[in-house]
Amino acid sequence: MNTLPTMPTVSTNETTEPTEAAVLHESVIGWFGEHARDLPWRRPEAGAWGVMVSEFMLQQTPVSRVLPVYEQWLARWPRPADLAADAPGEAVRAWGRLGYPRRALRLHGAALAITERHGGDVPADHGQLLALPGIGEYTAAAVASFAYGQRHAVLDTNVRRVFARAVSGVQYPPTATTAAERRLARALLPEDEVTAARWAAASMELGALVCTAKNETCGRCPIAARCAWRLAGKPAHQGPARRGQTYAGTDRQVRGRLLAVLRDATGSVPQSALDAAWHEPVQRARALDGLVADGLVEPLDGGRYRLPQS
DNA sequence: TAGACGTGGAT
DNA sequence: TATCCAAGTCT
Repeated sequence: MNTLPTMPTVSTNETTEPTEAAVLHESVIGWFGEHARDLPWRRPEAGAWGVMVSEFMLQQTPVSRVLPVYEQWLARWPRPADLAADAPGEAVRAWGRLGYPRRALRLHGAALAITERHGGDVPADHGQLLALPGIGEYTAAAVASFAYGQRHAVLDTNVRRVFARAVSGVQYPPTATTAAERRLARALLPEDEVTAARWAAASMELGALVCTAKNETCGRCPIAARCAWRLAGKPAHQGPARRGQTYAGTDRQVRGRLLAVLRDATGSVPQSALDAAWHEPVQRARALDGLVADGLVEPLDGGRYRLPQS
């Protein structure tokens, strides 16, 4: 990440030529106007709470799977205080099979904090958002930008990939977000607040729909003509193929099995019900301990277990 | 700063 | 069938 696009701050002509960055903004935002998906959390009636709920659910999770859960969630808990008034276990249950159920717990915790500290309204301040459980750098910027129209660098995996290709000329961004990427994202942020918020949503959508991880469709890309990666002949990613970790047989799978038993039960379940969910006793016990430590499972007297009541 | 943390559809 | 991938956060 070193090749910033040329962005002359002063035009050499009498007539002001648009800067390279401005052309980028106009192209991507224009494309967004034509091709943006109509998603429920983008509608005005979603409000900041709707945006926030969607951001929690969309962490590492495809839109198609979030859609139905999102609708049910907002219908049941239309405001943060509604969720805060319910047991955390109900949030875990309603989370269903979205995955990473700790997100449900954190969303419940965030609703509690919003109710107690912010009068029931999702805070607009980036720092206050960041202080809520389950909200990191990305989500804080996303909520501030999408819900409140503020000017923030919203750097998710989609935007990172778009920048890696269009600006840096490589197929994929680094494994972990670097300082250089953050600098670039800030440098490319439109000055105007309204435009910046539009740019954030538009650049993300471009990565999600066109500049995808695999089978990218440059023919539909509004900035293909100036994409460094495409211009370089789309060289393949250099270096070791990161990632791996098969899922079958991991503690994660066991945790998922155990939690599924509890989600599907009405009240508490006996130890024997959990024992039936996984054959290997040592790993099963370790997974259960982890769930209890995480607050996802509540142990009761007599060897019974349930989703957390408080 | 790696690694843990779910799940299911696509290739 | 195996691997990759999907709007990250936390420790």
